[in-house]
Amino acid sequence: MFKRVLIAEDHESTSISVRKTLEDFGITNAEFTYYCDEALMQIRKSLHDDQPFDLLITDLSFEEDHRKQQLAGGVELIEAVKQIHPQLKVLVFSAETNPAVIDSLFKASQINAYVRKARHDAKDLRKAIEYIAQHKTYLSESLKPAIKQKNAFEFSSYDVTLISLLSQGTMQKDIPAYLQQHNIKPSGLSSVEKRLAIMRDSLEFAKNEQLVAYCKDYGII
Amino acid sequence: MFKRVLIAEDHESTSISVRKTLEDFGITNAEFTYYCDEALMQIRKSLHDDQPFDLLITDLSFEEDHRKQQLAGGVELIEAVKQIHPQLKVLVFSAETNPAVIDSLFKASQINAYVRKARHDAKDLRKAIEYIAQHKTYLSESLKPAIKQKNAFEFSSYDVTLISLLSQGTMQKDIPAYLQQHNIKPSGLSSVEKRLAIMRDSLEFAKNEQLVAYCKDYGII
DNA sequence: GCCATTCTTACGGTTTCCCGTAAAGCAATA
DNA sequence: TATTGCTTTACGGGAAACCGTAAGAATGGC
Repeated sequence: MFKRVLIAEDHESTSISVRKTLEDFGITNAEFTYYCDEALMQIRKSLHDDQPFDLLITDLSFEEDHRKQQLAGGVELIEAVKQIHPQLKVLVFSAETNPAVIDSLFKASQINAYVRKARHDAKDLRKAIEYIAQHKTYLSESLKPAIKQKNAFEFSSYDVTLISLLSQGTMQKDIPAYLQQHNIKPSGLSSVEKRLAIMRDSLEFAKNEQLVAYCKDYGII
Repeated sequence: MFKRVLIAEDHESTSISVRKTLEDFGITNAEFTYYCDEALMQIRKSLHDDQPFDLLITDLSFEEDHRKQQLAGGVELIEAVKQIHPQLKVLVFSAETNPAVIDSLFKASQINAYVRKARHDAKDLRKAIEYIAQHKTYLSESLKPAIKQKNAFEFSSYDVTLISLLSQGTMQKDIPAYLQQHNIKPSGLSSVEKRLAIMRDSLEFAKNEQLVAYCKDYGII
């Protein structure tokens, strides 16, 4: 089992509960922090002291407060940590459900487990820790079907730009000007219209308002 | 201090942490459930057994799963509970930040405390429990400025209906038919257009897409 | 009952958006 | 260079949304 565990989680109540779960594994010395930057510092220090952590449990979204942070959230934290301590096992404990985001965590960020904050998340967390200890990866059961569901439209950064502009009140006829100003191609009005039509079609939507609602729901914009 | 406490919270990890906080007050027999319907049942039973609860700690949003529920969420639970047990103190523990929603909880639903899930929520929760025990109300510090801010526009249920329809892909020209079918007045297309124009104007928006994005952000739809 | 006020609806003109088609641009290949 | 295939743009007709105005219905006070 793990010897040194670090918890990066801004919600005190959740942090407490994670520590309690670790205690069930006999891990009573888990360290914790409410800030990403501090988490990175502690990991840096642990390497320097030659007593490296062997498990990081982190949330994805950290709320801003008076303390200015370099790292915006869990994803950035994981990226930074992987640079200095690639062997460290990472378990993400978050409410995020967007399959694209979770998929990228495993693929791009090379995390070892993802546990979704949900009804039986404490049991789930326990299971995930057991899996990681055996050098296996873990993904909450409830998400496995979602992650498979490849039919969800893959929004390119171009798509996200378009929908963001709409959600900010830019009129379609004014979008070409914006795109040219930002050197984004294609910039023709027809291309914009066509791209929006493709998005609507593939999601079987009738109106752009639906696209905006959908992207808000899934945190795409 | 409280003798019988019920926790309605669908996230196991959060529920565990709330129980731990209660233990700090010497409350070791707190009951808990992951479902709204079950919470109502337990309160009903406690009245029947003449051993009523004196504190309910509840979340607002409960995720759906295989178990079909009558009560959609915390608000509905509180409404139902107040019917059968008006003296029961209610503490809401949620991540919701929309001032309009929280305001209505205190005013319409007559709750006694609102604790926001955030960085120091465990301490916050402790403070709230102390306040309620002294028959005072409590609101997380971080929300007090927000709640004052009488946010820009008061969305009526009519407004919410319109924006929901748009976000679901209903075309404006088809909205009058829907409104008539559901006996919602006014139902004229002009009234719909006018109402949308008023919303856009008062929020200084140019497009309906912005309304949808705004309402999604603030959990209005 | 009558009038005044407000709310609701109907209607037309204008703008914006939608969508199909065709032309223009561009890159790779022979 | 010419050909081919793909992407991007231009254009135009038609649908939807927007907006002002005015007629009609409902409400409340006198």
